[in-house]
Amino acid sequence: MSDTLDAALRLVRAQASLVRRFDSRLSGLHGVSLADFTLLLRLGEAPGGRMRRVDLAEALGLTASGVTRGLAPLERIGLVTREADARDARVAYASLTSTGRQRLKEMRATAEETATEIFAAPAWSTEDTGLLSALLTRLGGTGLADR
Amino acid sequence: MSDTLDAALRLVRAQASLVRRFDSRLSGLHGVSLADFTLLLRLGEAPGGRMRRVDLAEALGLTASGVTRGLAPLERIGLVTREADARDARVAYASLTSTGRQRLKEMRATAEETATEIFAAPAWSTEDTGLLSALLTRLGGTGLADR
DNA sequence: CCCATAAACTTGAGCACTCAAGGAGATGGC
DNA sequence: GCCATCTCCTTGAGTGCTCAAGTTTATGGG
Repeated sequence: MSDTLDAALRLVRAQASLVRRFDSRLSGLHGVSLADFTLLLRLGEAPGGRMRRVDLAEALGLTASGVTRGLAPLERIGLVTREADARDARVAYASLTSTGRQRLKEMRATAEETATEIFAAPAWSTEDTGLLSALLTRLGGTGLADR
Repeated sequence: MSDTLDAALRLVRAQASLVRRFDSRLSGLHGVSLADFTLLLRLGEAPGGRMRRVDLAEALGLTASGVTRGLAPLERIGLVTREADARDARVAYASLTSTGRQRLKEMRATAEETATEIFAAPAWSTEDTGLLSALLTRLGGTGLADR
């Protein structure tokens, strides 16, 4: 098998393993999936903890449809609310509630803890994870334009 | 954000992008998904092109259920057949048909081509992809035991 | 030989995403 | 000011996986 195909398939496998570990920890402690967490995390980085659904989709590499469906349960459990735009009646903002902001902080702690365990010494040095990160960045994955 | 969490999230993003590119090429040219292809590829590596479903699941990092569901359409289109074991009536082998073997060869060519494009120079040197591969291997992803 | 336990597989329900279609509102050319 | 076109978002249908439960067959201890 070509080395590049091998690398690609390894990447797929590694991700599946990684997602399972995060999902297990996050859902056990906070009742959310990794996908939920990344959504909340992105929202947390936005000014005012608030974004248009379209921009959220773009930022997460999802379709608008995926965002609508992902947001629904988070609204239901009160971590996010829907807000209207005064100027444009088409847009529906997703906005972190104060509960959401608090819970996100806790989730973030367990996510960082999990990541630290996964990339634990002695197998992983700081340089290694930095290198991996840099290589992965080169692989893109910003936007949906990879089809 | 911690560097390790950052690396983990980048990995997830990179994989999503990668899967989309493979899916698009493979389904366009051969009517199969990347998941279908990896299943067939694994089967192709087995002696006789034939494996027990349980072992296939283990090798792919899926549940037995996932394998059952993944094989169904491949049997339907004649790439794989179901074979019984003479000794143990519980087991149902999945076996590549000769059509399957032929088609797999073609799929493999386009998969390698796609991988080559993704890891194309000048951004990617041979050392880079080897390094990435090595780092990903360290991340495991063999088996389902990561939960 | 019989039964308890275990292994291989399938199936129903659920989840998280996709695409395609559609509704509602904004915008620009005329 | 109107209408074609575009944007934002939601919804129905479909896909590909999961877990939990169930069926069938094998195995080993008494």
